[in-house]
Amino acid sequence: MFTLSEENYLKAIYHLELGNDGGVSTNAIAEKLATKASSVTDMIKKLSEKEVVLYKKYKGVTLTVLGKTVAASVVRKHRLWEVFLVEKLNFSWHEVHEVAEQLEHIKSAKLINQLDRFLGFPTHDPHGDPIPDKDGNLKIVAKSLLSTLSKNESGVCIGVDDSSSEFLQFLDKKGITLGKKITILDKEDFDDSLSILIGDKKLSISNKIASNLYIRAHTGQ
Amino acid sequence: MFTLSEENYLKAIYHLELGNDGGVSTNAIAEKLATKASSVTDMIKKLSEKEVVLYKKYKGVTLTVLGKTVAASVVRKHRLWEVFLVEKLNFSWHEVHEVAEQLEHIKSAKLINQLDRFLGFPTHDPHGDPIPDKDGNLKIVAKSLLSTLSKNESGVCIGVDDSSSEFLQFLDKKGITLGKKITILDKEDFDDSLSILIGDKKLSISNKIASNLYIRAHTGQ
DNA sequence: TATTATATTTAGACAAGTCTAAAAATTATT
DNA sequence: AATAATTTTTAGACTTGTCTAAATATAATA
Repeated sequence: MFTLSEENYLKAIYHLELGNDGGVSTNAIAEKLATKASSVTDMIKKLSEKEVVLYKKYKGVTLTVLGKTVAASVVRKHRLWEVFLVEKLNFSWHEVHEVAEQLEHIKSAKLINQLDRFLGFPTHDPHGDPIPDKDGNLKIVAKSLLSTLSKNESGVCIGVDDSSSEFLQFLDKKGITLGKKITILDKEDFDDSLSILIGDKKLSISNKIASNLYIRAHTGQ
Repeated sequence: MFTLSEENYLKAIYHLELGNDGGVSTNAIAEKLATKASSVTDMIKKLSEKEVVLYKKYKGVTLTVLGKTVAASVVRKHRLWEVFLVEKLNFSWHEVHEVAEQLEHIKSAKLINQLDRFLGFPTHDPHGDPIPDKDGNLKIVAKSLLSTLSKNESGVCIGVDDSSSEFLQFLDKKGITLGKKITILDKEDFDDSLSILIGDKKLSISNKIASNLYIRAHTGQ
């Protein structure tokens, strides 16, 4: 069994590994968890003893198969709870993270299996991130950043890269939600801003915004 | 804000106060929380500093108004989650306590208010215990132990005193559930066992069982 | 390669919550 | 009322997870 703190470290390493291949650095973990490098070293030793990470001094850290399973289960719980909050309790997508951070640590296999069923076995959370299955596997859907599409290309908005509350509330204000079709009407060379068509509305968005929106791309039309 | 441990102490004192009037003893708290008296003394000092309990050395402890509010909110969360688990996730009433012990510590006003609405503002948990409202008040329904009814009296089963998993599973086996009408057919002087009619079934139950079942009594019939 | 900069680890300290064992206060009993 | 039994508190220790500051290792640069 793992403590709340151990679970948070495993989750952080899990997310960092998805970005980097190879070992995750002490400092990267410290930054992600808003803690100090020395604390990370301490915890890594404990996790190494518990055989959920591989650790060589000064060489960074990697999850073992067991570690990956534990981390994926925490992520699974986090994302299922997020779906619950949005679908059943009328939370907005920018309100769910904080609460899910707490709920993800509740220990009960039956709870999470029944929750999964109750929600209709969802595959993605409210931000478009995939929900790991019981075995920790996740279906990766091919996706591109909106900023990589060319003029006249279009696709369906299926996720966000930055899921900060601020960004999500900005999207709400602009009427940009998951599932909507977006078409690039024009690209501005000067600042890489985009003119897009979303639903029946024309919008101008900065490159920063476009670099945080994922599109299931399908060329043409 | 209160820690998990502080919340558990407040809840324990809250429950103990409902039984006893007057101060709650250190040992009583220790027993309820399966901890040592010395630990209780330590924690009581902390709670006293935080002004949620009144404490005089060797004289036991009482909740302040603030303390009662905090405790009631934890109990409210516990019981709402129990309803959720039974009504929405198909848990049996004997399976919910453990999980609710964890869920009761999740901090989010919106979560609990929305959960309350989602469940249709229930007034009682799956064991028949009242759910405190937002202000910590609870509606006490007059109830009697089944063992206090006389021959030919009847009433509706509305709660259990002992809500241990073993007892609840025993009731399941016998088909005794909340909401069912029970009539005393006969009382045995020798061992105080009862012959009862529940639904259309005749059962013989021991006095121990009858002393753990609550009835909303209405004489006659 | 020598030196500087950065990253990581170690050593020692601290707070929260718990424990054991001993001391002190209260309550019960003769 | 004196003594015994029980309850409660204190003192000191331990674990978990964290921190700061110093030491060491690795990487970058001249």
